[in-house]
Amino acid sequence: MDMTVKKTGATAAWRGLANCRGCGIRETALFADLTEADFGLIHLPIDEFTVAPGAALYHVGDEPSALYTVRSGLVKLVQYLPTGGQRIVRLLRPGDTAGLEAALGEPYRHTAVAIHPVLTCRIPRAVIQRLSDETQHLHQQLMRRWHRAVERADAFLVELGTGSARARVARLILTLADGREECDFFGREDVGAVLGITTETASRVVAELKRQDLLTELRPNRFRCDVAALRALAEGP
Amino acid sequence: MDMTVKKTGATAAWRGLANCRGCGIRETALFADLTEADFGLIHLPIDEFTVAPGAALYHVGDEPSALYTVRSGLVKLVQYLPTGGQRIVRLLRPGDTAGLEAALGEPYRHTAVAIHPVLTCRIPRAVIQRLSDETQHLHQQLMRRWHRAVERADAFLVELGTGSARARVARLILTLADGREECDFFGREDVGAVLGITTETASRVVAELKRQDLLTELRPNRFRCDVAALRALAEGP
DNA sequence: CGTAAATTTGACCCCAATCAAAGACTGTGG
DNA sequence: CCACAGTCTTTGATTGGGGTCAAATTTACG
Repeated sequence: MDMTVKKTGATAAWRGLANCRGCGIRETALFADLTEADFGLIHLPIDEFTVAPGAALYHVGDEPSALYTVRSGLVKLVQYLPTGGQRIVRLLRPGDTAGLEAALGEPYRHTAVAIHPVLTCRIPRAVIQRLSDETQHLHQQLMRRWHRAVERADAFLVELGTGSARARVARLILTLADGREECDFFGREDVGAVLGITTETASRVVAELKRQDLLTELRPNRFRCDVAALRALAEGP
Repeated sequence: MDMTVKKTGATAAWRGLANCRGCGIRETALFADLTEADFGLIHLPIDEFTVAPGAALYHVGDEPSALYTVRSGLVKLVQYLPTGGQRIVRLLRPGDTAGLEAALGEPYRHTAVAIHPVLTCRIPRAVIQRLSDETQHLHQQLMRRWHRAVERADAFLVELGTGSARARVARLILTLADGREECDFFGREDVGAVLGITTETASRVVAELKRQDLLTELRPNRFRCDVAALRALAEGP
């Protein structure tokens, strides 16, 4: 159980300046209901990045200079245990925000690492503060983000921290699939860190689900899943 | 494992109208940095209640008509599992706020139940909204509350959801003691629901700690605790 | 093609869940 | 004041799930 942030191709690539007005996920994004006038208040550049799996958006304790909206991919928020281990406390998906605490000037409480390839917008703290002072819209949005963060945190505790290992894995997959039949999965070590079980147990359970045809591996870590059967597992033991 | 909200003397007693200006915990409370002018904006009454152990401040799904600041005592936020069981997702202490989601008009996500006798102020949603429109101060405070809620949630996951039963109990006690030597404890069933272990295991561990003199029961559920020894337990197995 | 990393599987054992029952405590009514 | 019922805590006996240590196998990558 080492798992400092991986080194393998751990790169972040600048992709250009974001055009918020025309952003494809505007409805779900932080700047959702800004008015045209509000956009005039953004003077600092908002950079658009791609982040490779294993690379970090920011580290715990970093200078909280910006927050990040996830536009595509999957991000894990990691906290380190006194014992040296790590625990994943949340998974962020498109539309979610990483590093909200930066808007309050608080130090980052987690390390944010890409699990899947991630496309993200980096919004400097100064932009948030300027907008916060000038427009109510952003207040609302920020508050909603916090609300969602708490809901996610509670769901982690209740859904992923309760029941047998099999049930937890089933619930995790259902969460990732989000109703769809196919879903992208990730490394067993991360699965364990999310569910509070060991890497070996995570592997055992996933392997067994594959054998029972509840999961079909289309390509490495891309699964087609038997939603109905998994839902049954998710409740019982 | 029944545990609907208890009936035993489950009463909430009205205690009077709160005088926010002179509130003893103003510095830590939601209305911390309101100006004298801001107070003029409060037109609805803010009621002060005492809530007996086992009684609820509000229930999941209730009309979100108000939020509550905890002035003294201990409150648990409960979520119910599909299996009928329950899980405590957070413990609120003096200075904390219950039902923050009401400020957003969202339905309550938990049931809030007093564990120790609680003194609380009920702040109607309308008051929050009026103040939110008029003053920046409250925005700041609300945001801080959300931030704190997320931190607590994460701490629950990392500190109380990891390690052996002994370690979890030790960490819970240290959290409750908050540096002091003495602390109030509570029922084993709740201890189990906080830590994700069974009532029996909770009891066994607590009983053993008492035998080993790491805990001394001054009176029912009031402990004097060996902080150093507990800290050692909290890390090890 | 060869080395390193990740996944899978095996064997063993221990912690905590489970089922069950015996004390301790609280409040009630006789 | 005491007896009794109900609840909570404690303890016991048993079992199974998952942790741990270790090795085999597959996958990824230079």
